[in-house]
Amino acid sequence: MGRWQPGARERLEQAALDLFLEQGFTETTVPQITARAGLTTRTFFRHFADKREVLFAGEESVPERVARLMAQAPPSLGPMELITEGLAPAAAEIFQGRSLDYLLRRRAAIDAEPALHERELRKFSLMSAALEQGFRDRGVDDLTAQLAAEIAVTAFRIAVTRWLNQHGDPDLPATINQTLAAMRHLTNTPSLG
Amino acid sequence: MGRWQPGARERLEQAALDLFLEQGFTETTVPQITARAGLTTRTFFRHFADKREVLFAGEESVPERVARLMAQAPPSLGPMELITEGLAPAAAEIFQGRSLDYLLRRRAAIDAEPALHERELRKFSLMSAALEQGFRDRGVDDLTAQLAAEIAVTAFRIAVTRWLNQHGDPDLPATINQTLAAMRHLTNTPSLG
DNA sequence: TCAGTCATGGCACGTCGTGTCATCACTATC
DNA sequence: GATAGTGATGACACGACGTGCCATGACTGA
Repeated sequence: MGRWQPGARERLEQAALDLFLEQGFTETTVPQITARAGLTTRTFFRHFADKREVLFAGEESVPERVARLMAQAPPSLGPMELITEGLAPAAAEIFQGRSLDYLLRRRAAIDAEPALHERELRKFSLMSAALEQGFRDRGVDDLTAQLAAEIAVTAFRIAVTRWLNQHGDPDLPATINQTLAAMRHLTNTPSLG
Repeated sequence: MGRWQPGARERLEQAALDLFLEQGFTETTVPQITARAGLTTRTFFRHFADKREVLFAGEESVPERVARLMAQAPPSLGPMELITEGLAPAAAEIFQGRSLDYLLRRRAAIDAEPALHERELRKFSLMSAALEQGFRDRGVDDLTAQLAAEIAVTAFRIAVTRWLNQHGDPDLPATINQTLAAMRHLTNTPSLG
């Protein structure tokens, strides 16, 4: 495990987020982060592929967890049923271990920097690809699989945004279900307006 | 207009796309691009904010065109009606002036490079933001506006992908309408599966 | 005690992107 | 036709990013 001072990775994440919020992402240099964490620049890039990744550590496993959850679901469920019944509980476990305060601070940093926003979009794109493959593995045709995956991720993304805007007040599963209900209402009402 | 040799911007775009396809985005340096275009490195960054932008020039105007089109639509149309009736014709004019061959080559370059894929996602995010604001300006509530905007962009994005995969065979408006129909079918069928 | 392993430090280097100033072609005005 | 202005380009220096390579030092196991 950790030799020297343990928790180097966590110290880097903490220092980076603090500095991003204090002076901005662009204005923060990697040497500044490593100095605050008591390490060197070379070590930073051994833990994170680039400066942005320090805010996205640990999220590489999400796609494979998505695939596992979908494989465990009853095969009788259609894609839309799977979304409406499985999305909320599955989403809840994604943020386990991260405090609401951390999530809010992290989101403030991301919102302030287009480069980080792009990385966030890539995360959702990877989630969508995993969902799409999961649907195909359940026998769903290509177009429907892609549509269902994109719809699920869109609902998830909007719900997380709303949930954080409300400081976590209605919990995430409830917010997701509200969002899905609003989406159903929007697409099912022949002439909304 | 253009002094010296006119069309510097176009020469840079052409040289960059060729080189990206020949040897990859990362392996292509800016001096290589400018050498082929007969210019210098400094000039490249006067035309494009960074190395990726050379493939996304001219798309900054899309959001404002979206806003203009939405403002011109009959106020009686609800958000979902506006999407199903207005998305296909509006989308057709976005690619005007670009040959199908160019679009296919450009997409091959983007698909091969995650950094370019991220930039592509940002483009759609900006389109969605413009649509969302347009819906709000028409009196739609925040959540519905966001949902409608994301759904429209998702349908547009999937349709464009399918359209290019089929080398433009059914034209883009037809592909969009097919995609929207599939989405309606997916979300409106109570138990699909 | 000794060898192996692994995170870290240190250094050099290529590329990206920017700030700054000089240059040169074209244009307008007198 | 001479002259000043405008705008795109060239040239140079520089800081930051990210990587390759090798050295070091602490911990583990025999």
